[in-house]
Amino acid sequence: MSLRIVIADDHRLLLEGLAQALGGLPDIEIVGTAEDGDQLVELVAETSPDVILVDIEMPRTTGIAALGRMEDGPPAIVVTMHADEEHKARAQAVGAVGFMSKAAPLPSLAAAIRAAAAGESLMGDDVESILDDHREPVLGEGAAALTAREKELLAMLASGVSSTEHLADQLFISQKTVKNHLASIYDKLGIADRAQAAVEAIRLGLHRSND
Amino acid sequence: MSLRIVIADDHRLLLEGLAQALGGLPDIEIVGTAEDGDQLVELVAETSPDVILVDIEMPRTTGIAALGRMEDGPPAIVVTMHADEEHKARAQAVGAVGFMSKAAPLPSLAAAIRAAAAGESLMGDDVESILDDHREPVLGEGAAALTAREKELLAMLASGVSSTEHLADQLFISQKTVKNHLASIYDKLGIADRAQAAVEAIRLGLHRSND
DNA sequence: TGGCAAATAGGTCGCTCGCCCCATAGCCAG
DNA sequence: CTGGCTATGGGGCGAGCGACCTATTTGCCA
Repeated sequence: MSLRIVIADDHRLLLEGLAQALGGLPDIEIVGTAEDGDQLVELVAETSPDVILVDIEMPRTTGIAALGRMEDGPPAIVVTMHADEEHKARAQAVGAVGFMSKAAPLPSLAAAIRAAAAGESLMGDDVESILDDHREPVLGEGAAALTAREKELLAMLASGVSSTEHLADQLFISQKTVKNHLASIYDKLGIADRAQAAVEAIRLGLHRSND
Repeated sequence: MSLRIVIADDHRLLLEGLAQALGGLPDIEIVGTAEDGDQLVELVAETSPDVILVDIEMPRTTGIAALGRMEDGPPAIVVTMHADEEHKARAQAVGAVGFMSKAAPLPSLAAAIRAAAAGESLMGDDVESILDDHREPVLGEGAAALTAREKELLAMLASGVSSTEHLADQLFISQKTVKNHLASIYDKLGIADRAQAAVEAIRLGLHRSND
């Protein structure tokens, strides 16, 4: 279902922060993290992720060296502080499909992951347009089938509005329509009640300012 | 209720990753982020946070310079790649109460935030013991009053087990006892049903392997 | 233009849920 | 050793909820 990712970086605050932030996205799952190149090679062999994120500077084996050892491994995105042409060329030489500065915004990294998983290369000139094509999270399975109104309802559930009456009032529709939408949501997500719907809503990222 | 934090770092991946990860903790709330020292000074003036996290290297105004401009601002923790004595001394000189490497693990940063909010200094030698005193998240208000069994029930709700029958089966108690515990939870958290309880459970961090 | 999906709304039925009453056993502090 | 708190259980009541069926209007797409 969701994209299986491993991240390697020796700065644990970045490593754990990214893991948390990316793992929170509905279509991304962190299957492991590494703090040096050796751990990364081992982890990739164990977990066969869909995409790997790797820092260049790491103790013992660098990210570049680790990628060099995994010639036909999963697509790799190099994430580094040193976003210059020289480092980019070195990343490209060892087969990285993406190259991203640590100064980039998080949604761009998420888009890069989706693009890499889809087999696109981010080494060309039109990186921005490729990223733009992958900005939206790919909601899997039944979630994709949710209508806008249903997502709106889920978002309200996720924010703690649970009674039919309050939902109806805040959406300016009758209580019956609320129940109809809920029934449709239960069906599409394969769940049975509002409590499970709230859990799913949060898991799918149907929070504030949804679409 | 929860600790109000601002973070300043020009590496947006770290900035947004940390914001996400720390904001996900039940007792920490991110009220703003800045990408340089000037933004930080402005943001602190606007939001009066409880603790600020600041990087040293930032464009225009560095973290050190920004701290120098906020002599009696909130307690600040300097978070940097350069975890050496020289930088630590400079941080201390401008009034930082904490100094942490970007290679530190996330729970230590969270502990440092709690310690800083409690007025402790992390510049001495016994940093580890002070951090250990603040490892546990401070669950506010009614959440603290929850019993172990009630938290267990909430954790199950958060994982999508919502019916009285399933809850009773998995906890090896009667359905009546499940209802009694739920009623107690509703009372303590000021909520009314399982959907709201699930939302609260997730917000309070009552996920896997709870206590 | 004809059909399909979505959003709106109504009704009925039966089960569950939340709320009130209660009781017993264990445990710890005063 | 008595009072308070927790965990466990029971009964009953009424309201809310989820399941199933039907219907109208709108808008889009073939």
